[in-house]
Amino acid sequence: MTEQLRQSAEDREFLSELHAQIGGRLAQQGHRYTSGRRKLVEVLVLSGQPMILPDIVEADPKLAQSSAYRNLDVLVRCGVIRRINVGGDHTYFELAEPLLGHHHHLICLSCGSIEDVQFDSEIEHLVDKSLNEISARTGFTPTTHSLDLHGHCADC
Amino acid sequence: MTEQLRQSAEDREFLSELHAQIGGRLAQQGHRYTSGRRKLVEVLVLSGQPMILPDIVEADPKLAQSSAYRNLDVLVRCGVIRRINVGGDHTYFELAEPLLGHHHHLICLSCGSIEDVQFDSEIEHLVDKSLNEISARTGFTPTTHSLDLHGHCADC
DNA sequence: GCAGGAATGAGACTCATTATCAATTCAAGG
DNA sequence: CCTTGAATTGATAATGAGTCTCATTCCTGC
Repeated sequence: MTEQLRQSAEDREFLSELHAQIGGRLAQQGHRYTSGRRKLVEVLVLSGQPMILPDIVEADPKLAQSSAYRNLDVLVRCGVIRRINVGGDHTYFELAEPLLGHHHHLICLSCGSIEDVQFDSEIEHLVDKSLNEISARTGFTPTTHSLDLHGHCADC
Repeated sequence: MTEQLRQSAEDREFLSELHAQIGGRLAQQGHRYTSGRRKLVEVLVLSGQPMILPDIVEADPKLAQSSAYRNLDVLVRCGVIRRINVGGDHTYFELAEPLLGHHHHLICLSCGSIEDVQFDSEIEHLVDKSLNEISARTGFTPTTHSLDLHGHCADC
């Protein structure tokens, strides 16, 4: 069995677990996990980075724009997908943290691309600790934090 | 001299220094520091927190919407004002970091308000250090970072 | 003062996103 | 394997934040 095939089998397993998990979440809220919604998830998984809507429908032209927007919204409300606002014309979408893990973004000011990065857990822990101090001090109750880098990617 | 008056005198001095600094920046790029632009800056200073455009023009109804948007853009391009995107309908504006100092945001998911907070310098230093490591590892050249808390403010 | 570029403001315009609605699909019973 | 009601779809219309246009006004240097 080649590395290529092994990888592909793992991917398939990952995808089907993901679909099962998402299907459950949707069912919980009285929604169906239709093929259009499944496609949205798959496009985002395959891309591996946040995407804007025009790129999503280009990646799978069977997706109708209005349905894509509507379904992204459903998936966002069910906690499956997350919106990212970086101030271009379009909103970015990616899998939500419960599915993709906690991570941060490298946002390129030249080409507008967004890449995911993980910080090591030591840093993440320190950040969490100081954020808790801030919360205690201000009465603010945090649910999550965002820590993004703005600059120029390796290609720009 | 009452505390009130002293405070007010300090504020006046702060404002006039700020105006001088901003005027210089604008002149450098061949722009004038007109009364409309001055008003925008003053509204933001007085507010003390990021504002969206409807609130800005409400705070000083002499400001025309189109001119306000245009001038905010000029001020952003000159590094005087910063845009903040948190994914409501509107973009938020605040004084840029060189004028306001490096800080972060408490973003309320209920009422949409944004409040500024400073982290202590130890944390800030740790964050910087880890961000530099990330940059070295990925080839990304950062110009700045944003670290914001999303949650619910003391009032909500 | 005056000439020429910069700035203004009212309104038209763009375009990402959302709402509408008739047609279609689906799941659960019977 | 029919039916029925609710969920979903997709084409299209509508919304609205932000931008552009352009005639007019304001500055600033000469």
